[in-house]
Amino acid sequence: MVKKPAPDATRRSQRSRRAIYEAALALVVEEGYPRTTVEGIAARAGVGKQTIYRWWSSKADVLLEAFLDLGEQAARQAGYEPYSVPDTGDLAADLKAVLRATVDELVDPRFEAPWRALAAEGLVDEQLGREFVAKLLEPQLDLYARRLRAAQAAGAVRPDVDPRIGLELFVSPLAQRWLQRTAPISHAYTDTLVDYALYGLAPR
Amino acid sequence: MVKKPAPDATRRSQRSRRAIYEAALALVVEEGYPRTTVEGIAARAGVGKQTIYRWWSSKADVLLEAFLDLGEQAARQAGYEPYSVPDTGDLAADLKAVLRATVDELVDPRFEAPWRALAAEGLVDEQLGREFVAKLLEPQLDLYARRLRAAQAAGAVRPDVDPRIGLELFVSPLAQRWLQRTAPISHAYTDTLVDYALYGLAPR
Amino acid sequence: MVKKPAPDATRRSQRSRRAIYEAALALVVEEGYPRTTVEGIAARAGVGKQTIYRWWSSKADVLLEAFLDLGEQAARQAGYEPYSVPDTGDLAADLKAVLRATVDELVDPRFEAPWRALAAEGLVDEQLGREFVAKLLEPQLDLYARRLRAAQAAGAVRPDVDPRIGLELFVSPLAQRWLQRTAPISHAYTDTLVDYALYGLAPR
Amino acid sequence: MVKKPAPDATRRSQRSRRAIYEAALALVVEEGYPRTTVEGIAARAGVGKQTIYRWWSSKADVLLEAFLDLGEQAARQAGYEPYSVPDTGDLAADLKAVLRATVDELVDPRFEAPWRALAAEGLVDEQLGREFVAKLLEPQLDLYARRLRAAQAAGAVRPDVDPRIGLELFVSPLAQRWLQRTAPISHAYTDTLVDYALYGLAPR
DNA sequence: GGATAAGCGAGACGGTACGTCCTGTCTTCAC
DNA sequence: GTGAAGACAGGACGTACCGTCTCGCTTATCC
Repeated sequence: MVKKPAPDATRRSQRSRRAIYEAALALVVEEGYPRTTVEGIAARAGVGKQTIYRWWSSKADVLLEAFLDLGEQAARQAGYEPYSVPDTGDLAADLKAVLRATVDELVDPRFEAPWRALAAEGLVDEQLGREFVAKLLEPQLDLYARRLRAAQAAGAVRPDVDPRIGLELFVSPLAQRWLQRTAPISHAYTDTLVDYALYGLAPR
Repeated sequence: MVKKPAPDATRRSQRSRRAIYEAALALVVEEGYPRTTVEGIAARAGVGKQTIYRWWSSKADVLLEAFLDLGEQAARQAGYEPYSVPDTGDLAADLKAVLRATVDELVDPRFEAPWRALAAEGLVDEQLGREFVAKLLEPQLDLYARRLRAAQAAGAVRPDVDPRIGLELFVSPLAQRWLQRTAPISHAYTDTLVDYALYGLAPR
Repeated sequence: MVKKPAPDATRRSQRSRRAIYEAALALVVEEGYPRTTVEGIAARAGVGKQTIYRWWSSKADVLLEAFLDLGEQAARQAGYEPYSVPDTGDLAADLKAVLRATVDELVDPRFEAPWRALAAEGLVDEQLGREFVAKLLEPQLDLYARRLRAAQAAGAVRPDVDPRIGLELFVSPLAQRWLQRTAPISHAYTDTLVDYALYGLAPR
Repeated sequence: MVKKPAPDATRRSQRSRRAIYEAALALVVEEGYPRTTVEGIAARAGVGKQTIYRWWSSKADVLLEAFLDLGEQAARQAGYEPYSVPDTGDLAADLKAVLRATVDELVDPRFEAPWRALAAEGLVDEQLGREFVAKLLEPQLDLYARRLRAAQAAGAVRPDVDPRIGLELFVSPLAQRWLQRTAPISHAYTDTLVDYALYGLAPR
C-alpha cells in the first residue's frame, strides 16, 4: 500500500490554521452545518482547499478541532480550570449550581451550533463519534464522577453506587432534552433532576 | 409567493410508496445514511425521482415515514399493542423487563441504522427533529409516564414526583449511552439504572 | 406488432383543436420555440396532454398544423387566392412586386417565429422537413414556376431554361439571407436579385 | 449583477478540450443532434460535466467550436489554403469546379450532421446564428466574392454587379436544396446554376 | 332512453437530461 | 515544500419535460 508521506507539521502555517478554525465556526453558526462546505471554509479563510485536506480528513474533523480550540481559548481567558464541579460539602447544591451554569451556556448559539453539528455527525460516523465523546464529553463527565466519589467519601452517596452511572441520572436527561428538544430546559428542571437523582422516586 | 399545487393524494401509487419505503430502509442499512441518496432510492425502488420529491421534501423525510411505516407493520404483525409497559404491581421489575427488551432491540441493525440517522438529522434540522420526537419518541415516553402515574396511585412513587421527569432518569441515560456510545449498554446496566432512579443515590 | 387503434376522428373536439393551435402559435411567438413545451401548450389550451399526443406526434407536428391552419384562415379572410404571382406581361415587374410583398411579410413576428422554428426542425428531422417543404414551401415555389413557364410561352424567358431551377436564382438568396441572417433584406435587394437573375452577371 | 469569475484559460486542459470535440462530433454523427446531450458528451470524453459548462454555454456552442476545429485540422493536413476558388481565367469553369467539389463534400456524413445541426440551431438562436455565419459561412462566401471581383476586372462580369449579391445566385440555391431538401443536388445542377447566373434567364 | 364506449381534462408515473454545487485530487506558481 | 488558487473527474442535487398511463366526467351514438 502506498501511503502519502505525512506532511511536515513543523512547517505548518499557524496563520492558516487559525483562519480555518474561525471560518469553520463562523460558517456553522451563520449558515448551519449542512450548508457549511469545505470550499466555503477555504474561501472564507483565504486558504486553498488543499491546505484543509492536508491536515484534516473531513469538515466534521475541522469543526471538531476548531471547537476544541475554542474551548481551550475560552479556558485560557477564564484563567484556566474553567469547568469543574465545586465542592462546598453540599452535594445537591454543588450539582445544581453547575447544572444551572450549563443550562445557561447551552443557549449560546456560538456554542450550540457546532456542538449540535458534531453530536449529530458523531451519531452516524462512529469514528468521529468516539473522538467527540473522548475529547469533549468524557472530560466533562469525569468532573461529575470525581465529585460523586468525593461525596461517597463524605457519606453523602451510598458507597455501592457506581459514580459513572450515577451521574447519568441528571446529566443524560438534560442532554437529551436539549439535543433532541424533547422538552424545554430550565434551572427549575435541573434542580428537580438533582433532587430526584439523589433521593429517588420511591417514597422514603 | 408561488405555491405549487398540492398533488392529488387519492391518485397516489401505493405500489411506489411501498417500494420507496423498502428501498430507503434497505439502503440505509446496507450503505449507511450519508451514502444513501435520493437518486439511489429512486433507482432501487424503480421509481422516478420526481415521485419522491412530489411526496417528500428530503431523504430524511422519506426515511422518517418509512421507519414509521415499518413500526406500524411490525405492530400489526405482533397483533397490536406492540410497545407497552406491563403492570404486574412490581414497578422496578416491570421497568427492568421493558428496558431489557429495549436493549435487545437496540442492537438490531434494521432498527439501529435508520433510528441513528433520523436522530442525527433531527439534532441539526429542528423541524425534522420535532417531527421525530413527536412521532417516534414521545409515544414511547408516554408509556413510561403512564406506568409511573399508576405507580403513584399505588403508592410506589412519591406523589409529588413529575412522571415526565422521573422517567428520564432511566430512559435518557440508556438513550445517551446507545446514541453517543459513551459506554456500553447491557441488562445489568439498565437494571442498575432502575434501582438508582427509584431509590436515589443518597443513603436511605 | 400491436398497433394502437387509430382514434375516431369524427368524435374529435374541434374546440380543443383550435385552442391547441392558438396556444402553440402564441407560445412560440411569446416564448420562442425551444421554451415552448407540449405541457405548456396543453396548459394554455386548457387541454389534457393526452389530447395532444392522441392527434400529433411531436410539438413540431402540432406547430406545423397550427401554422398551416393559420395560413388557411388568412387565405379565407383575404377572399381566397392569397398568394399568387400576377401576370401583367412584364415578368420583371411581376416578380419584383411579389418579392417586395414577401419581404414585408417576413418581418411579421407572428409569421417569423413559427416559420423559423419549423424550418430549423426540418433541417435536422428529415421526415418533418419533407412535410414542411411539401406543404409550405413547394406550393409557393410552384407559383413562381408557373409564372416562369408563362414567360417562356411569351418569349421573355429562354425556352431551354428549367423554371424550377430558374426561380431559385431569386427565391433562394432571399430565403438564405432571411433565415440565416447572412445579410439584411430590402425591396432594393430583391429588385436587384430579379434583375441579375433575368439578365445574368456576364456582360451582354 | 453577480458575475462569475472567468476561468483561467492558461490552465485549461487541452487533453479534455480535444476529447470533448471528438466526442461531440462523433455523437452528432452517430446519434443525431437532438439525441446528443451534454451529459453524453462528457461521459464519452471521460470528462466532468462542469468542465464543459466551464468553457461553453451550450451543446450548440461546443459543437460549433468542435466543427471549426475540425475544419482547421483538415486545413492543416491539406497544407493550408484549403478552400479557395481557382482563377484559370474561365469564370464559369472555375465556379463549376468549386461547386462540384462542394456537392461532393456535402454528402459526407462527418460534415453533414454537424453542419445541419448548427445551421438549424442558428435559425432559432440568433446569437449562435450570427456566430455560425461569421465563422463558417462568411469566409466561404468571401472567396466567391473575390473571384467575382477578379472577373469584373477581367471584364467577364458587368462592372455594376454587386459581387456579394451575384454570388448568391448560385450559392443560395445549392444551400437551400441541400439544407431544406427541396430537390436533389448534382454536378449537373450546379453547372446549370452557374450558366443561368452568368447569362440570365432572359433571351440574349 | 339506457347502455356503452370514446374523447376529454387532469395529472401521477418512470424516465432522461438539465445546469449547479460540492467533493477530494491534482497541478501550477509564488514565497 | 507549504500554501493560495483553481481546474479537473465524478456524482448528487432538485427541476423541467417527455411520453404513457389511469382516473372520472362528459357526450354521442347504437341497441
